[in-house]
Amino acid sequence: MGVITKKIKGTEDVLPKQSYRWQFVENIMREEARNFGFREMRTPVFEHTELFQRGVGDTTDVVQKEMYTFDTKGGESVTLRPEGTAGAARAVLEHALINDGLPIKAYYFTSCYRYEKPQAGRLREFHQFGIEEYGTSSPAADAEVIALANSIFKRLQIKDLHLEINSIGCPECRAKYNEAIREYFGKRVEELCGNCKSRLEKNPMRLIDCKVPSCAEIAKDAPSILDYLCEECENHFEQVKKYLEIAGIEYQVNPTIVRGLDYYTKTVFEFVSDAIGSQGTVCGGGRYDGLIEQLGGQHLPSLGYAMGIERLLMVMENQGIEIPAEEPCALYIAGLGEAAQAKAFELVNSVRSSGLAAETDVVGRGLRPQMKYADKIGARFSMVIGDNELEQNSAEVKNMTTGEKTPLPLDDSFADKFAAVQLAEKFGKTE
RNA sequence: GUGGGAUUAGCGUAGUUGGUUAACGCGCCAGUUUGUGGCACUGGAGACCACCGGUUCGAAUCCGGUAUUCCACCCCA
Repeated sequence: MGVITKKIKGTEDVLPKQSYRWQFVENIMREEARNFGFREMRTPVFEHTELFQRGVGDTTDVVQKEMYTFDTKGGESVTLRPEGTAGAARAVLEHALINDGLPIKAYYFTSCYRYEKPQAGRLREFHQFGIEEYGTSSPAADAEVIALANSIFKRLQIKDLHLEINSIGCPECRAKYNEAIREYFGKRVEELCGNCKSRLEKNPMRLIDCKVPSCAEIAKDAPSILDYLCEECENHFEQVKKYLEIAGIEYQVNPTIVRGLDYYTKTVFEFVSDAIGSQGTVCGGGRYDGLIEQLGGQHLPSLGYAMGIERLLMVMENQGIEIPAEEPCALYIAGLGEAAQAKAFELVNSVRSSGLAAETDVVGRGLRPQMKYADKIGARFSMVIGDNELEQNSAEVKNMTTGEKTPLPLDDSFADKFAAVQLAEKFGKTE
């Protein structure tokens, strides 16, 4: 197969027979978001490259080596969004949404792009559902946002997800903590893996969750961020935990959770599943009090998270969670001969206008293949029209599961009368 | 970016010391029934055996490279 019929590495097609799975989870996310007072926001797939450099952070892996960046014909550098928060924050600033009142509560569905090496649960184009809440520093907001994720997972019936939370403090606490880490590991540099040696400089907090056994051994007794939180941060974290308890949400404090994007402060959290391999984080986020300021706005404490839709679907698939199938076709009309086909076409359209799904042949097939098709698409009812029916101006609708037949007139009342027949069937009317 | 496994019709597979038209199941299209689906039977379409190159009289089969995919590291949703 040549390149033109081959999808790009790390991308996926969602085919007609599986799109209902996406729609199912998306609908639940929309409903729950609405219940929590969030409204949808849509922003462009690409933004000025500087937005991500500033927002996500120049030193992060995502910005340094994973962005799809290119120059436009006009000579400006644009980037396909690698995540959703920066664009949302930009829109909040650009449209001065702060004037609509606080907090600003928005959700989004986005496709995101990262040039990574694909593996289970990691794609180059992937989809996120995300939540953004701007203009609140209250711990209640942290808990609210987590509660929303929690109720989505509940409604999706996902099992064995655990919530891990941590606080990485404000920039002041973090600076002190990084210092402590450097000092602790600095004494044993020679024993660290190559990766950790460079982490010592670039991203000291990463040292504490290295999986190389020798490093993990050293990290075991390393100082914990939780001992370096300032009073305000510590108090905030305590309150978040309290609110989670009020909401009845179980969590584990995991001091090794470190977010890879620069904008995070204080609360960070992940919902993790062990059903889909090593990329088990199905939802990750936290607070980013400095982000809006970082982008040139005023101080506007904020928070949010993103869930990976592909990963969620994988978890559901692996856990055998059933997703309700789409409503099948209500009526298939088979036509025999040109005049009958035309009539079938007309009737099918009137049924559709009445709000029910109906189909007829558009391929030019014989009767038997048409009936097979009706069966294959799971049509609830079928009907055959030929010269006889046209003459009598009446035809029999057949219930495809019971075989029961009901005569209906082929006039203007057809759609209404058919609707009555299918309603009676749907609600189990016996007589 | 680093490592390991895989790659034969739309899907799932067979092809085990290299040898004529690459096999099977499901699916698809149609016929058996010239006006009725599911079952059954019959037939049909569909594969340059991932790609490129090498060894050989001869390669799906052996060797090398590339691509894609899966898994792990890294990182993250």
